[in-house]
Amino acid sequence: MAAGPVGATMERFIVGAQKSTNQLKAVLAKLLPAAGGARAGAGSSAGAVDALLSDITDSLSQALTSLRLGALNTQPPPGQSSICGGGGGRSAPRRYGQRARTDGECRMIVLQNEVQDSYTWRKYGQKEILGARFPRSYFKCGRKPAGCPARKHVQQSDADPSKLEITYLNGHTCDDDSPPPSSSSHIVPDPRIISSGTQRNTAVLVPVATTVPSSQPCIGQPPSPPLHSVPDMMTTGALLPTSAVVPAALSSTQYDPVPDDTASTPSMGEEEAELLLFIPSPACSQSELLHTEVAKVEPLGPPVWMEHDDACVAISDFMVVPEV
DNA sequence: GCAATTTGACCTAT
DNA sequence: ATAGGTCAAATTGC
Repeated sequence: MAAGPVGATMERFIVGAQKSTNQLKAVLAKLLPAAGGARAGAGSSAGAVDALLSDITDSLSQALTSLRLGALNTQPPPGQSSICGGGGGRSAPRRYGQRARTDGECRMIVLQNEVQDSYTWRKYGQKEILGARFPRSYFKCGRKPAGCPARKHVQQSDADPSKLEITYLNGHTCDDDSPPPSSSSHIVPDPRIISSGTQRNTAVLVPVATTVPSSQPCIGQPPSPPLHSVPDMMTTGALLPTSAVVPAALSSTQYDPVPDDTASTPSMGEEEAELLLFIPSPACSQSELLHTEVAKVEPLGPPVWMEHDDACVAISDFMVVPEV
């Protein structure tokens, strides 16, 4: 789940800090009711508390995201060795070892997505891309029998390291007789397909908010000016229609954000459009994120539509009530 | 021994 | 010539 034992330890600390912050927030919400909402007055003490808590939770969330995304970058900075170890390589210095395995020593940060996809992926390459801060990883379908032409390229976004840009190439031929099992108990569906071609789909994975492609009309209403930004939300999450993505640390061979490649263009079917997704705000701890399917949510109001990265984003405040 | 990953080398397109 | 994409040897965990 993290880049090595040290990363796992750091992650636990961060998650613990997030939980403590949430608890503090709950306590303060009782003492200072106005602090419990993002609409608190900017100049009030409650507003200041609100802002500080948001900063803390936001920073913790980003730290956690960065820590986990660090596992994706096995390429060490010049002069440094990789946390994940050297791995393979024909003529590389003989520092092989500590490969990423399912025991969580070195894993990619990708998506919690088990809705429609049971594909497995095998990494076959990594390349430094000109002008990009992060290397691009190359994966091919790992299903057996081999021969499935499906591939994907994973690139961590320069602009926002918390995002992964995944390009899908070719459709799966391995699932003709074994459609991916659906998992109704999981909330997170496929990543958004921002652009598409005959053979290439690019999904930009947005961990905090759910985006609807700009080419798609916002459901129910046109985009409205943001009433509040995502980081300012004092709620614990958002309910969103249509597809969304949530980051989670999964084994590179277990995760899979790949949509059904049989459709090169994303379809907004009725079933898909009715999906309500839980996208935790930075105030949410990772443990909450990973178990949202068993948590109860209490909506606090109608969704708010806003634009984000040329996409229409719906934000709806609600409180998460952990299931006992 | 098999499976999975890493990464330098090689191939191809521009 | 250069950059992106893929191959495959090398290595380790299970």
